Amino acid sequence: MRVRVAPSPTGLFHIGTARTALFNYLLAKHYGGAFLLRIEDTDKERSEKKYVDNIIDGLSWLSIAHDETIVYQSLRKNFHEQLLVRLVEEGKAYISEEQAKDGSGRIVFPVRLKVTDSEVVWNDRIHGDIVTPVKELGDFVIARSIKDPLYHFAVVADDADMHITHIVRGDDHIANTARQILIQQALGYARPQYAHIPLIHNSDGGKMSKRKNAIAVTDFRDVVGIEQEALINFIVFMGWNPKNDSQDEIMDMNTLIKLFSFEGLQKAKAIWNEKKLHWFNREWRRKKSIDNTYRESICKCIKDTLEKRNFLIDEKIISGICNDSLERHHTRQELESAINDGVYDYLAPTALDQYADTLLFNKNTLKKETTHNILVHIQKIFSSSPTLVTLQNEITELAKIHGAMQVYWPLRVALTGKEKSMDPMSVAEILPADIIQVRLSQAILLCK
RNA sequence: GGCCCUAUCGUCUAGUGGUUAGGACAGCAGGUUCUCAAUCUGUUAACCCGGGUUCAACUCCCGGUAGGGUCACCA
Repeated sequence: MRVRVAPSPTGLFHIGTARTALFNYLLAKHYGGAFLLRIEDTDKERSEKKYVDNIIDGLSWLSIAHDETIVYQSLRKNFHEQLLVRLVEEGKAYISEEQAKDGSGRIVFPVRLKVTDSEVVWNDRIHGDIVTPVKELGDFVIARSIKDPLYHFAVVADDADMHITHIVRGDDHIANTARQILIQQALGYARPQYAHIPLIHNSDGGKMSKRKNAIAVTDFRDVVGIEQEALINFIVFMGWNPKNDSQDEIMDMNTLIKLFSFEGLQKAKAIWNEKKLHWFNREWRRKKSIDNTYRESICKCIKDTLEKRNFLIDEKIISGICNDSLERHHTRQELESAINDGVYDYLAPTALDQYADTLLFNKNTLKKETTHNILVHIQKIFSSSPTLVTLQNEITELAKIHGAMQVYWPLRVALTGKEKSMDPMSVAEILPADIIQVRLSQAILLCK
């Protein structure tokens, strides 16, 4: 089996193209074939080098590795011209002389294919037999000139030349297939097996568009902060399923390669579901949290984001935020927003300039006087520079006597000044001892 | 408009003539917890419509309907 993906570099690497690439890659690896990459850059006007780079970047980030060398379609003009000439010589195509359609009135010489069939029938791996009437097509244009082939011609020529056996692409190409088969027959090439997979749509039911969605693969990485494993995992389940219940939905590439097959491919379109993507991402963030390299990258991100807010940087704080984020946030973007919104500001090793005084007692079970005594007690515990274990034991002891709510709530509010935060023991672990003392004193003052 | 493709909970899907129509995400309720988050448990929710075929249709056939795709000297 030899498959390929053939993006054209006219924009950033699209998530839909990535999905098609993934399916092809998985098929090739599952059935033991080759997965090739061909850049369709015949449109000189719209193709740009930076987009080629972006495609390669995205593919490698997703670890969808192509076999053999990349084929650039624009470099194959001579090959295409030879074929075109041959077709004309054989009388299967002809050079027609006509007025340009741009209204300029100039005379052009496009190459047209002679169409004699009335319909084309082929068997699609996913849709079964498809019959396309081909009469109205007429003798359609296959090249702007004998030197300048059009998409349909180049695709057929290159797929055959690259010995592609299975063409797996979006079902927006179903209508194109008939004319490509016609060209194929004229050229005398064998017909590959076709499989047209459904496209991804957004919640409006329309195509994924820049307007409503992030659609560039590299944006998921650079802007949203999605892990490549999560994107793969999410994308693969849109239009495919393992036909295997009681399976964990979290799957890595090797598992996917093992399970992937034509049989699980879907016929109907799939609609993009951001929440599920984010769920996959949180699962993968957790899964990767045991990996040191991954933790370091998160810590780096936390550090950079904190620096922008003139936050005093401390390794303990960074690692504390990292732990909290890995549990809490779905994406790196969520983490960054939290930091920027000041969610973690109470971890700065400075005194809290503002205290929500009512917060200390906002649970109606809390008594002002008891709270005062408890905080004084806690302060005493802290002043003996206890180890974390001792601290935990002493606080637990205190909680047994007075009730957890009467101890943990005031302690947490005293340390953070916030209604919502991470738990007080984690905060106590992160903050410097002298700051803890200052904050406890502040809180005790409010209990008077 | 012509041609083509598609149709199970809000979303991704399982299901191949007889099922209490199953799972996941989201939602809701409750447990746990010092708060939030997390976690656990429970739960709401679907076969597009109409005809056939059949003892029996979500499943097969036909016809609608709806959505999507495509009708370039773009790819």
